Amino acid sequence: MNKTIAIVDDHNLFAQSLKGLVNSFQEYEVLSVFKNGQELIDYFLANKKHPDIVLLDIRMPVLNGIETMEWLKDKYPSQKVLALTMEHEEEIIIKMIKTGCRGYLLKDIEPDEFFFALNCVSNSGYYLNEDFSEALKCPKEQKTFKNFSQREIEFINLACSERTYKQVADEMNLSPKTIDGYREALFQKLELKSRVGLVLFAVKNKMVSF
Amino acid sequence: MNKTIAIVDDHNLFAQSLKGLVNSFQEYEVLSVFKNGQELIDYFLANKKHPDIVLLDIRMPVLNGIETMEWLKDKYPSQKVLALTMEHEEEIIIKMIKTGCRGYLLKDIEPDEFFFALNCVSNSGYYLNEDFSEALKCPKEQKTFKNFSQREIEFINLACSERTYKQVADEMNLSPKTIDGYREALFQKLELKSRVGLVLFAVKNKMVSF
DNA sequence: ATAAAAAAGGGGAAAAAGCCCCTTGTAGTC
DNA sequence: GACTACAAGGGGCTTTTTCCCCTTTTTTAT
Repeated sequence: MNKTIAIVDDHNLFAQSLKGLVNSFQEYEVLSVFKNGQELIDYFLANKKHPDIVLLDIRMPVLNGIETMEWLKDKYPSQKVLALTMEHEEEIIIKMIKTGCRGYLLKDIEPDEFFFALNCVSNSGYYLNEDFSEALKCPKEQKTFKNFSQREIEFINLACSERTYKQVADEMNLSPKTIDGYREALFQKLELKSRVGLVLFAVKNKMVSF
Repeated sequence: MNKTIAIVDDHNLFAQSLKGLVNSFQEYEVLSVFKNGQELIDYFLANKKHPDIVLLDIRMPVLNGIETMEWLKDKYPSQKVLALTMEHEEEIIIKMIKTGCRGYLLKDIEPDEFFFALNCVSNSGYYLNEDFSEALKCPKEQKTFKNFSQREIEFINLACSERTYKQVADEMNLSPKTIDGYREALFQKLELKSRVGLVLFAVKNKMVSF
């Protein structure tokens, strides 16, 4: 079965030549070519079949690459996306990678390298070339631990399970109403809207183990 | 011209079998096998011809992987190095990558994946597999060992957010009742008791990104 | 010692989640 | 044509969660 690719790029000449290039290579097939991010979104909403890989130009009118990427990440987090750029734009590229795209390509890439990148993304999930290593050199992992009390941490851990609050209360030897108090306090402190939000927070901050 | 590889590993059995594997594959050739980092350094100092790729075991006596890596980076910054580990050791792996190695491999890797990694490093310079995405906080590959339909996957992703089912239904252009159907089906299939359970399942199975 | 703040408990109501059993339409298969 | 699988939608109900505003008790800091 062929892998399919969507191209999002407002430079029609480039997009079309890329399409020709891809279609001359039997393993891949261009599913669609879009002029901007909005067109891609419309397509995703209207069609069930989505491309294996999206080639996404970063600089575009209407809906730029980052915005499009954010939408895709929200709605289809597993969608594989390769960013396309004209030149090195380090900060944007880092942002794209952090938003979840699987690599980026310069538009003057050699065909060989281009197909190699497709294979990388398709197989291992990521294609990161040397320039990106620069981005890796800046460590910015910092745990912004809000100061939770011991009791709160216990509560969070128990809330990250298939327990009702009543059961959590029992385990902590507290009244359900007290648990409700913990919940409210945490929701406010962390700007949460629901218990799912609390679980996601705990996961993101590695407060729970799996 | 063949690409050459040096293997640095104190587990002789593994190093020798790797050597056999590599030499059976015509494109690559094993230049040397070393028992520890010091031996590699001695070789580099004594010989002009250096391998294209160094496979470097992280846990070693005398001079471990990180120390060896630091030396290589200092003296031969362009040397391509792939780290080898027995298990996932996230922090060390990140450190290796930051020190400049081009990726890492688990020792129980499949031969296909192994050669793919060699090609990645040889061509684009980097091979980064799924586990490394942890460090980048990028979305993970979906492991669909349970066969979920496309629609179910969408539902799961949307359910892993602070959305009510009503909002999920809106996003998917479905009636809340249909969503209720998805929920029930999944709960039964996965033996879940609550939405939190579903979120935890998705997290454990890396179906959602953070 | 005393004031402040954190922890614990509560009433009552609305919203959301969860449950069981049911119908319709569509697509594929035999 | 009959059979199966499945996606979509629904009625009616219970339980759980969420919210807002409140009191009492215990700790902590000045």
